[in-house]
Amino acid sequence: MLRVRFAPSPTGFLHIGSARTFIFNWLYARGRRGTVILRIDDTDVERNTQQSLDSIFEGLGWLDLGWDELYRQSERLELHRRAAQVIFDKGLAYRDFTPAGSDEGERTRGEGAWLFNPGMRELSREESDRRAAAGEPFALRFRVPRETRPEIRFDDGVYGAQAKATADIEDFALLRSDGMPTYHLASCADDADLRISHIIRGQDHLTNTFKHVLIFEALGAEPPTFAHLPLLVAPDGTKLSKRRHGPVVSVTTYRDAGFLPHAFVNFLCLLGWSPKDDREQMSRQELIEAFSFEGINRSNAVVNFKEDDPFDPKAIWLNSVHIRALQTEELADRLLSVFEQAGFDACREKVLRVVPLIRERIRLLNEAPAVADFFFLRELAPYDAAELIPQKGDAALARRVLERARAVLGTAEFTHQGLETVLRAEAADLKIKAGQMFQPVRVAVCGRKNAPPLFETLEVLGRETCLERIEQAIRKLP
RNA sequence: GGCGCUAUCGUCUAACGGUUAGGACGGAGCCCUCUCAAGGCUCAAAUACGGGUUCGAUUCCCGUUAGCGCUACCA
Repeated sequence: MLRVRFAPSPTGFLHIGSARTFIFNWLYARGRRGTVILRIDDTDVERNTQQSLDSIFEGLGWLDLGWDELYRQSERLELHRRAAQVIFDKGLAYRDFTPAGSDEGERTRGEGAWLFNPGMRELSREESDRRAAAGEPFALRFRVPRETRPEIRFDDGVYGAQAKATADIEDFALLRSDGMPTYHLASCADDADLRISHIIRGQDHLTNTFKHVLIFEALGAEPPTFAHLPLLVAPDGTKLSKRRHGPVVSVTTYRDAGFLPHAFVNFLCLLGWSPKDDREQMSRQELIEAFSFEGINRSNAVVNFKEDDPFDPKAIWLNSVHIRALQTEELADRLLSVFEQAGFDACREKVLRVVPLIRERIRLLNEAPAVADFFFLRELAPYDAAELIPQKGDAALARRVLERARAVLGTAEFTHQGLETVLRAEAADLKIKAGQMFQPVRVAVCGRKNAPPLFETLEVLGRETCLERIEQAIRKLP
């Protein structure tokens, strides 16, 4: 039974690195009929916030992946304390009465003294019990078996065989002096209890894993399979953080900028993992089928953003590819709400007709209002009359072109074919290039030079609007 | 400082001893074309450094350098 978990701690918004970890867990499980568990690691009561929790669910919901089981560590404290008790009863942990936050001067003295607090490790059970009974606060520390075992090993799904000398592993805390479990204990106790079979997480936990193996063993549980992921870093090589890098590390920033969740997931997958066959654009199903630990890299991946350009160019490109691949109906549905937010009077009917004209002209959903405004606005945004003047022409030519267009559009069949035929005929008649004929009309009707192809645009706009705007344009001319 | 991990174009990556070191994004140019896109084609661009092993190293080993991570009663 394959079971994976994603265990964010609610101390900030959902980070894109965390999102990628979740995605890889999800992909691994979905491709192998496994179970995805979401566990909120909220044992650090000082730093947890409801706002952060909301942000995590918001981000996860947007990714559109889902999970099968949900737990909160704060509701499982009894389990953690029982686990601590089990380890203590086996003599594999000891009470450390050193006051929290103290300098622990003695620990810094001598070779390897940082590994543990000598006085406390050797405290007799009787004295330890007596001081505990007297109400003296203590932290519970794991007694790393340096005398009996030279090293701890495990096989990582990504990094291969790993070993670390017990002489280099410190006596880490299991319980804080307030009785709360530490991350190491809570995490392992839960992983064991929830029967997690594969732990897929960031590489920042690679060296912690030796401690975790020790805890699993102390609990009498078989350690799961571990697979560590290379980290996502900023262009300067440092790890992504809100303080240094701002909102670019937050998942909701991408949502708000108009990324498609499937494109965003696709992009994140390509950071630190490769299908190894040059595919870039991949559907969710393709990702599920292609994902395996073998494709995961071991070096950190840079998210290539800049201050003036907050998104990785490849993410934007991938988004445009996904936009173009979307069914017209689905893209229309998504853009409908974008247009509504922009204050446009848009209906699905109209958006459905506009989508084919703008789909390959937007990279982000949010670019649509700026590209398609003239389809929805009653009144065109003000533009410079000089724009109406065609290449190698003057205002007089613009006027002639527009007057001809006005005349001809009054009766022309409003279809691509019909419009093209009459407008080209007029250009020939005026002995000017087609482009010189089309540009004044385009600007008159769209309010700018750069716009979708003319005939389709006129068709969608309709005869009435076109004539009205051409009329206005003629009046603008000197 | 100690321990661990990593190192291919600017960026994401492919090549698991033998390739003109491949693809993509971004950049430059050309083509297509009613503008803008999209699309097609072309170009520039990389094996961190030094030693080995080998007939032959991007690939294996060692060292150097650099980066990252852990070294909390944070997670």
